[in-house]
Amino acid sequence: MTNPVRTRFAPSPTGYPHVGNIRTALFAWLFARHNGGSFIVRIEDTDVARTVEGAVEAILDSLRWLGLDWDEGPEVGGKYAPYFQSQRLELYHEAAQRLIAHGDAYYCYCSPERLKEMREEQVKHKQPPGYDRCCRDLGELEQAAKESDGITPVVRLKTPLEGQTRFNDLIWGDVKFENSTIDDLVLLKSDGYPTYHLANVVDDYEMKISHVIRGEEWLSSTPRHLLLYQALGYEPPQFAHLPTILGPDRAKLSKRHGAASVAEYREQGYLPEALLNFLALLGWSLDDKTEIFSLEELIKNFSLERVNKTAAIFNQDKLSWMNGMYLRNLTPEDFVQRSLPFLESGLPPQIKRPLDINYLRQILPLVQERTKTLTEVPDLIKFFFIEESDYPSDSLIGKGMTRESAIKALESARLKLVDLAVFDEASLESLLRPLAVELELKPGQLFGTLRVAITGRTVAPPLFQTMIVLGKERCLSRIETALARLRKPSG
RNA sequence: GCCCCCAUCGUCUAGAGGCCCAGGACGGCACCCUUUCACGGUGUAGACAGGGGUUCGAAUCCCCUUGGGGGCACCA
Repeated sequence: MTNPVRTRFAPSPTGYPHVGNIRTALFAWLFARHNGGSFIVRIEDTDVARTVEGAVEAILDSLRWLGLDWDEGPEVGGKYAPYFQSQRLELYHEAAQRLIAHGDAYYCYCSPERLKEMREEQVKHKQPPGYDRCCRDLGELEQAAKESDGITPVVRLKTPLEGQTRFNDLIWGDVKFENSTIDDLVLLKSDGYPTYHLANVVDDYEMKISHVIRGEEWLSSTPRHLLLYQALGYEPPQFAHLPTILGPDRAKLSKRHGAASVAEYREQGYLPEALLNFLALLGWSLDDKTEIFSLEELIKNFSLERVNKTAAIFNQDKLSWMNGMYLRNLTPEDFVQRSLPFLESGLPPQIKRPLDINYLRQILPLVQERTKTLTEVPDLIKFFFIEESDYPSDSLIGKGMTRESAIKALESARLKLVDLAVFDEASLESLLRPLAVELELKPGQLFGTLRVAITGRTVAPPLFQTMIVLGKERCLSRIETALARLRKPSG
């Protein structure tokens, strides 16, 4: 009786997906792929009031960007369509009716106000808050009276008053709860929509989900779900609850922690493969040393047995390091292609668009190993397009140098460069290094002055390569600009 | 308040009784490479929350304390 592995990602469109949600999606996806099973996306849009416009698209976009493809779900359909819960309401009503008919559920006429007061009262008396089962044993006459008052009831599960519910979580092991601590949860709301609990159980059953992989926040409602499976006569799936991802303040990661949404990481210049790799390591590990995994390796090695139970703090520094690793491993052409959108939007508008791709192909290899995120690229290469002469002219004067020696250095360099026939690295090397000796400067001093003159910065890619890409004319003109600035005493 | 759960360097983690005076990675620091920065290399500081057991032997098993997380909605 080896059922095919079927996992699902069941987001609710109440906001944009953040890395915590996506980590859950990733693990469910990896588990399905590892076992040759199916990955299903199901939209849990049962909270009409909280639904956010565009959230479904944002969720799907994030999944697509990361390459987490789904076998069934929105846009692709599938055998168990539809994959939006708002389109499956009959199913939930049917289930609720069946439960009522069997005496496993009942109508509750309590008003939200009464429930609220009740809860406040309970908290005040240091009692655990929970429904007091006021309507659990209403007679037909009482029900009829309430109906005629025009109250639309909700449906609640008749939770067993005693006994315990236990299950074996694939990650947490044996978990058990006293039924007496579980109150009668609402299954069907008065607006006709099901609660998460009902919809989730019905759909996971209907869609033949074999493994429910979800966040730890669901662990304590799992017994309720199990009770529901039981009452409905369904064979429950296996459960695996993933540890929480925390923000730097140790609270559950949320919007408050800055860039928590996947879209924002994308905008910040992180590569999907880096984010995926990083996320995979939040709660899972292969061994004591492997850190960088391709998607294939991840699929091949992933297992729930190696998922741990401790909540993890999202460590952006490490993500950035990892992103740098991935960036450096890109082919030069790939790096160009990935940088392009960031350059189009990040480079100053006065630079002609579309950007000269061949020029970029010369420039970008010079900064590839120096970037951690793609958003840094425009600033790193801006000077290749624009002469930035707003640097402090003192920065032309290196350590142990004077204004005069800097002028002399630039002047001599300019003279030598003018006559240089071949403008390549070897020529520059054999021209400028001896020049330093001649000027009684350390190579670093001469190169530093030239670097500022040519790039406008003290930190830049290697000087000779930069000069070659810029070309002789632009180098000479920038040196002249620098000389002019040095000669003007105002600085 | 009640229920459930967790606990190794600042952070992510390896460790399933002796291989551990605890290994790797990010970050920190130092040095090397070097025309700046970065990359790379080398080294270094840095943890088994505390207390009791069990055992010849405990980071690993049990109990308590402490700390932390999650849940307790007509939200998911």
